[in-house]
Amino acid sequence: MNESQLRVRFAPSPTGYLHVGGARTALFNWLLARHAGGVFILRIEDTDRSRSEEAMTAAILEGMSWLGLDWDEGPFHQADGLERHRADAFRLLEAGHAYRCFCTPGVLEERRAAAGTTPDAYRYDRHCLTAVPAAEGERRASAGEPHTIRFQVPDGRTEWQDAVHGVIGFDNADIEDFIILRTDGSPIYNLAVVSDDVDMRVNLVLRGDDHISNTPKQLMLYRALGVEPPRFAHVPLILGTDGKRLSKRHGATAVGEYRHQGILPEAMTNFLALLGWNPGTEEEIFTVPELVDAFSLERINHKSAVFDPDRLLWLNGQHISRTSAAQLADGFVAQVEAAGLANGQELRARDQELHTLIDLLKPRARVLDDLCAQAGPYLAERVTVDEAAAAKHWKEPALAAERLERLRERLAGVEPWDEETLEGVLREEAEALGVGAGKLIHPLRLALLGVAVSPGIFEVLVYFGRERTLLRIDDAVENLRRRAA
RNA sequence: GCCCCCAUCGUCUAGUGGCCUAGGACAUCUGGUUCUCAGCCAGAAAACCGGGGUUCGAUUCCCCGUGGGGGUACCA
Repeated sequence: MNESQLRVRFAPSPTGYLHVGGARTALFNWLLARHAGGVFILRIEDTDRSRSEEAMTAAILEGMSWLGLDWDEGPFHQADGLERHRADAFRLLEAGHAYRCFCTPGVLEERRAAAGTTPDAYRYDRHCLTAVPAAEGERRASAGEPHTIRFQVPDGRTEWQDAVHGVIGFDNADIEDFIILRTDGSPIYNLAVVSDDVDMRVNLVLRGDDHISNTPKQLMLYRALGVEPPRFAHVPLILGTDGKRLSKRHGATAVGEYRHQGILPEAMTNFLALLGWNPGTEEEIFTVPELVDAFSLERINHKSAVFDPDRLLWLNGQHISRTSAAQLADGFVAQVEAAGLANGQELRARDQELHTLIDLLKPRARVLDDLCAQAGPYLAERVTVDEAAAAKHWKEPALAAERLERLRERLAGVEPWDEETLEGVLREEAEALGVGAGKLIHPLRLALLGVAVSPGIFEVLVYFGRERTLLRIDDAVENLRRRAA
């Protein structure tokens, strides 16, 4: 066992989904662990049992798995450490670092109100520290009187060298004697975290900036417990486009939602990694292994970052175009099948054709759904003509039919059936007709796909192959004849 | 109120005293490629929050404002 080995953890509370902010914290921890050959621990913070739900943690694990963030130890449940948390609290009590407090919530509330300031300005007045000697506290406690245990904040100042911010310090006078054990005997977050991090030998705590003000409390706990504290690294929060803390009203905040929007996990990790961190080079597109290699604590920013969905979409498009058709095929087939556009079995059987289709659609896709959304005309047995497009490109049905028939004759015999040859033939034909190539291409596109927008027509011809091309032209000619009549 | 963190184009950011006429990317706009759309290529517009210091010289260091964010619970 190497004691200098990096041990980090991600400790979400079971909220029922993995928030993008949490996902980024998890990613940073994971990246650090993988980069350094360390250990990544997953722990669910469920000390507040009233809010805990086993089912809620499932969504978090699912989100992490989707992102590819695998953990080496855990998932542990903070609630399982209850006895240890309590034991630590009593150690502090016996050592004189904590005391029993018999002030009830009601009394506290009154004092808060009586203080005459805003409720937040109130600090616990240490009533029980002075009014209830330890011996009396023990007696009342064993008599069953309800009480909490408070940590006695020492005088002085608490500072630490934060790995991203540098030195951060608090005057202890600004921190009240906080409760570590509730009336029901359960531990408060700050105690449980310290107790667990000690137990799990975590030596670097990387978490959001919102935990900065918890750090001095935790540091004091470490010291009172006589344990060497870990290093701390606080990463800036993620904000919405309006500069406010990212929340539901900004749109999707759960990684699961992005998954369903057709975002690739690699794009998501790339995006999240670049939110608050940068490699110092001008590279923007990173695979996960590249991130593991390049990531470092030193290059994490101090400033909170705005979550920009446009940038995510762009990155996703980049990742889609870098992903092979073979890798995209499973997801694509599943979507297409779910949409009722084709039989997955048959599609897979002609995998060459399937891959060609995906490659055709890829450059036009920013999210995975774009692939399926465009696929209809290629997979359908018969062409459904978009009337708006017909109004434009089949304006004179008789003429269009005539031209398509001529073209059909040429295509029937052209050899080889490749883009270059096909383009040559079509352009010759247009010239012979004395019209621009577009006058042939647009009606042909309509014949093949029924829509006015598609990849380059010659790529489409190659995808369909001669037989299906001729069939579709025949159908179109028939359609046009009806329109002409 | 008090404490803490932060401050470069609309957004993500580079920049650690002179190389900055402040660089890249997203988004926006304009051209080009072309059979449409997307893409791609080229270009444009766009920023150092304000005031004091320190210094020969500040985007960069210090202080004060201002602004934003976080915290201030028997939540995590």
